[in-house]
Amino acid sequence: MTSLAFAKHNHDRCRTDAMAEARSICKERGARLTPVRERALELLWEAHRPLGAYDILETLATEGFGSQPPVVYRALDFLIEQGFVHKIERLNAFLACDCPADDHGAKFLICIGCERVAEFEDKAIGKALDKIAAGSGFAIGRATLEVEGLCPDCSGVQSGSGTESEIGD
Amino acid sequence: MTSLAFAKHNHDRCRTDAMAEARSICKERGARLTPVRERALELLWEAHRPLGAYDILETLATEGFGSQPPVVYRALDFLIEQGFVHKIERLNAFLACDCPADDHGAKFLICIGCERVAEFEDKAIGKALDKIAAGSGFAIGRATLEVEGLCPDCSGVQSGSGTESEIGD
DNA sequence: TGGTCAATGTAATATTGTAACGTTTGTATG
DNA sequence: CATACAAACGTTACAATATTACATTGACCA
Repeated sequence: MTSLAFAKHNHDRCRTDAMAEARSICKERGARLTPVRERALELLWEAHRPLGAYDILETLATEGFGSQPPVVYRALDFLIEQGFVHKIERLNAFLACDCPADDHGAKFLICIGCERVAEFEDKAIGKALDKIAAGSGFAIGRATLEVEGLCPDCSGVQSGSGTESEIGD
Repeated sequence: MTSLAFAKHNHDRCRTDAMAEARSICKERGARLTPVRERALELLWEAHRPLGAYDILETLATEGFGSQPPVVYRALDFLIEQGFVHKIERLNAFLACDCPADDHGAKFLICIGCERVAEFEDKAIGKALDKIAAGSGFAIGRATLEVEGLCPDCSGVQSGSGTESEIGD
């Protein structure tokens, strides 16, 4: 399942679908998707790219929600806990998740050309981690993989066309 | 799989070895391991665990170096660029690298029990990323993998069996 | 000897994130 | 309904992390 997000698609549709899914999941779980939380998630879907906490806060504040940092951080905590949003540590930013239904680690391709970010899934990496856990006695919780590079659209433009993966050897 | 850092070992030895290696690599490359840079790296090796930038700065300042944030951030930028240090995004902290000689992505096991961090290597993950690059047209640059969990010592301990076979550096 | 460029030092400020505490709201229960 | 309780919310204040801008120093070399 390779990086959908670098392909063209219908934002409007994926946003409304995602919001519906979030509501439905919350109902199932008995989790409360309150107005601030819902709006914060929606903002992330509208942007469809990573947003900083303070970006989200700014909009929330103009819409009648609280204007102080804890407002947005608490909403994000909830959304992350529910799996609707991931934090991209490298960017100090937050991105709505494509597939909140399955519990998964966050894996991203981050384009340093256009600053778009695509979430991806990869079974081989999951297996490799399981193997590490088994071999070392380390009990794995949450894992995040953040890969910086150039997306297909940008890798032609920039000079460095090399495809050396540094994470290997 | 080599998660050395969770095993007992001789800090003094790995620190002096690492410093010698750094000096030698810089000489080769014509890079200038100036006093601040060298001392910052040494502090990371003395700690042998992730340190915040301001932790390092505090010590540097007491030792006669500059006392303002850019002092430490510039030193860290250099050390990271040379591959001597990795940033652990999740912790906003910096850790000296075991094996600066080979250009590699940063992969960590982060114990949320004792807060120790081990860098590790894994070929399968590198291969998986190369595959993704090939399949998606994404040109991979730097990648970081940060795995949170519990180290053998903290995970409740059923480690009587032979998982502790590793000898430290 | 003077030019120049990297490295350093400092002040000021920006950005990101938390702690603490009181108020409101939803909900279950007598 | 009354009321007790916990979750969620809002705000103030502050902590932690990082950057911009600019002046100074020092090494190198034409």
